[in-house]
Amino acid sequence: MSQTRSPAPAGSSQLIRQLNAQRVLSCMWGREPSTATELMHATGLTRATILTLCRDLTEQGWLEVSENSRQAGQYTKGRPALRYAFREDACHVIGVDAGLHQVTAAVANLRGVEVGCATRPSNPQGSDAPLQPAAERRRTVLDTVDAALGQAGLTHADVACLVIAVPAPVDSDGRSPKGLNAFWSLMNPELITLGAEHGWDCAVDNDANLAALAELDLQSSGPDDSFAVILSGERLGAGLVMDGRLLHQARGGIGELGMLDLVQGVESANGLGWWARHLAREALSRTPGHSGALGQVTAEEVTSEDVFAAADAGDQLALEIMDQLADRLARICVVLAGLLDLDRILVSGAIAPALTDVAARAKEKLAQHLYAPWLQIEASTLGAHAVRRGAIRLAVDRIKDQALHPGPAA
Amino acid sequence: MSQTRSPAPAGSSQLIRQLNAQRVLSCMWGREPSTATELMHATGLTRATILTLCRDLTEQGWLEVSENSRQAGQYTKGRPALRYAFREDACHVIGVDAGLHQVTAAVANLRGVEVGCATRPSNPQGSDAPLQPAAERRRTVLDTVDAALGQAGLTHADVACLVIAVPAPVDSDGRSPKGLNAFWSLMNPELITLGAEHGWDCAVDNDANLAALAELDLQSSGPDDSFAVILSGERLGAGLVMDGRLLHQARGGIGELGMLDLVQGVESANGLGWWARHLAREALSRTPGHSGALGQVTAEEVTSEDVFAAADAGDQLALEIMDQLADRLARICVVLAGLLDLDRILVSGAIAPALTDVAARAKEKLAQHLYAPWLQIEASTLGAHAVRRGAIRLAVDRIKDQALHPGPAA
DNA sequence: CCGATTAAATATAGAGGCTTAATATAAGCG
DNA sequence: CGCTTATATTAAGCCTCTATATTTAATCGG
Repeated sequence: MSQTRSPAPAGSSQLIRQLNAQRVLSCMWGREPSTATELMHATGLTRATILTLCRDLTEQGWLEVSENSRQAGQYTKGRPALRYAFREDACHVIGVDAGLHQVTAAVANLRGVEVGCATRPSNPQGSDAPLQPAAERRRTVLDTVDAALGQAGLTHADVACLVIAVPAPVDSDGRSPKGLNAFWSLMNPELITLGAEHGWDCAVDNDANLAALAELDLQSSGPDDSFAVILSGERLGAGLVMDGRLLHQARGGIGELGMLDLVQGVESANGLGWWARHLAREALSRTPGHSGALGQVTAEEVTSEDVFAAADAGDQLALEIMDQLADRLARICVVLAGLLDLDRILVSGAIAPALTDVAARAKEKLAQHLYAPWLQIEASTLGAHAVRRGAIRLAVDRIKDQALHPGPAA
Repeated sequence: MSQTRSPAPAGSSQLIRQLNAQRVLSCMWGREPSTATELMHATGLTRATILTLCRDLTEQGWLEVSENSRQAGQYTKGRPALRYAFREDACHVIGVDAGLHQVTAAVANLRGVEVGCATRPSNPQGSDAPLQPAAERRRTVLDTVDAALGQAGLTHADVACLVIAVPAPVDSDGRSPKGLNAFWSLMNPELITLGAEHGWDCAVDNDANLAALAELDLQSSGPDDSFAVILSGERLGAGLVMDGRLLHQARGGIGELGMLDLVQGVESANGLGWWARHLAREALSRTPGHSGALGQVTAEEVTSEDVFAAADAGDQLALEIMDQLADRLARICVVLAGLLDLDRILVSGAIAPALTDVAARAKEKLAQHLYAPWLQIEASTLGAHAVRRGAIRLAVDRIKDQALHPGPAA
């Protein structure tokens, strides 16, 4: 009788080889070159094992021997050790921030360092102008990607993975809800299929989720911390990291903040940028002859940037608006941190740099509603780059996960 | 030079043995007896391997050979297969629901089946009476545990793990915040130390979290679903399961619902039982001569049970109150499901059986605030047992995790 | 009652992986 | 040039899994 066996052709002893190879590669990924002795301490494996693993990984294209064997070393006696270096250019990835008004694409190496970047306008700024049709938006994304590749001096064949961030919920297949909300479909017109054109691995995800991944990459605190990233431009979106893991659901609706309609003092999921403009317009039409810095613009033309600039200049009206923004933010933080017991909340997005004081003020106001002295509320230092950085991070992670199952592009 | 090695004494080849043993034990845990052939298909391992693993596990006390080798089998020809059975009585666990007013302890075998149960009153019902001091509450818990053991006919030595559920946030060390809230300290007066008295493994956790674990055990849907369990007696608490994993934080504050203060139409974290009583009292004092079923009790004496019974009897006043409860519940669900994109929300706790209609009504009202037709809102079938069942489940899980690292109590 | 059939358990051989320990190599140093 | 030092390589041994052959324990039919 034949012994039926599961489809695993690996003799189940090779599994441990895979496992150890993964451990070694993890130790070296994106790090400085290492000697076998260093890896022995890091992994607990023997020298003989480490060296064979490194040889294998070198053959597969993930590592290379760096010549400066002893220059970097701290010792001077004995036979110089081989130094294996992570090949950060074994292949490249592309991260795209496909925002409402502009698309930014960056090419990065496996360390996540950008080697090329390009931006193209997408939809016009006027809020009543029609949105780009699906085909046009797809072309915009591809054009931006090609421009970034050109700047990096790389070709399609050098790329292994493409990740696209969109301002819409995205399910686990990379699709956004259809019909329900035309905006979402137009933001993500089946972008997941773009990767197939060049044979790239491809993923699409929500912009706030990816911004959260980018913050996770910074390792500002321990690996177990939990935080939310609030992406706050015109609309609000949140990405949630719990215990160092990005929360994700099959439907992709996590972090949608429509429920803020029900929260007192917030009453909408409009972003802080939207509110800044809205409150300024309202205030300016109430007091037409405002003499401060904010009085330089008309109620119809005022933008959030005007408000932030006026607040910087000490304009009283603008400062009051900032205080109202802080109040809104504080209440949002109460909901998120109260329910999820977060360690910190980061405000991200293009307007983040202008919100440092608002975040600090929100932290003060928080105590009115919630006892959470440990909670940090801060403006992200990544600002407008957060989403794109997160896309790159996810792309690199995907390559890392795929490593050692097939070989790399080399 | 000596080859320094990590503290792993296992020759790194034994690791795969451990791994396979775990897989086999997982396949058998709490299940019907299996033959080697069945395990071969389940694990993908060879017969020879399976049999040696089963022998090992039998020696360690986790499995035993069941005699009915062929009776249960579907075949009648050939040599009869050995049948290995999971030893559900290799050791026992205790789950305790240490509620505000009463403490319930249950002894269960490794399948989670209760073999003994006992209940003791804890704090008096009057809301203004002083709470039990710490030492007294600790003694109550121990007494209840001993009573349950007695009923099961087991001794302290038969127990491997004790899990206690308390109505307070609990951090990863099993402690509740001190000082901040005297109630919490009195609910959880260092109960984590009780296990040490008999050398049992011990854990303390929040009651809503454990109720969520209990629901997870039921496997009502796939292993990847996400849901919240709302424990709703006097106060509200929630346990959150995302992607089949119970969310947990170092501080233990997850699922605290104090932030509902800010939600329109909810405005407090008081439970549905509290609101039923409160609304009834208010209504009865507004219309003193109410003629329906609810009119049988005075405004001062009315309880939530009275309201539920009157609603069942068709009392108009009670039905209006139920509708208000549904409205509150719907809004809570909007916040939880809107933010976390949940698949379902379960209302649990002792009053759950009375809330079937309220849950259904809440589901209808939900659509006013949130598009989520996939969301199920239901009353838990576990009702008053949910917390205790969850404690047992966690205890069994802990034993399962510890398995194969030390040997069992056998 | 005995042989044929069947399916499972056991025994044996082989391959792959890791560790250990011995051996070889590549420097620096006096 | 030989000694010292630290590393790389190699060979031996052990463990675990698979694969195949052999043995065992039952049913069934004559």
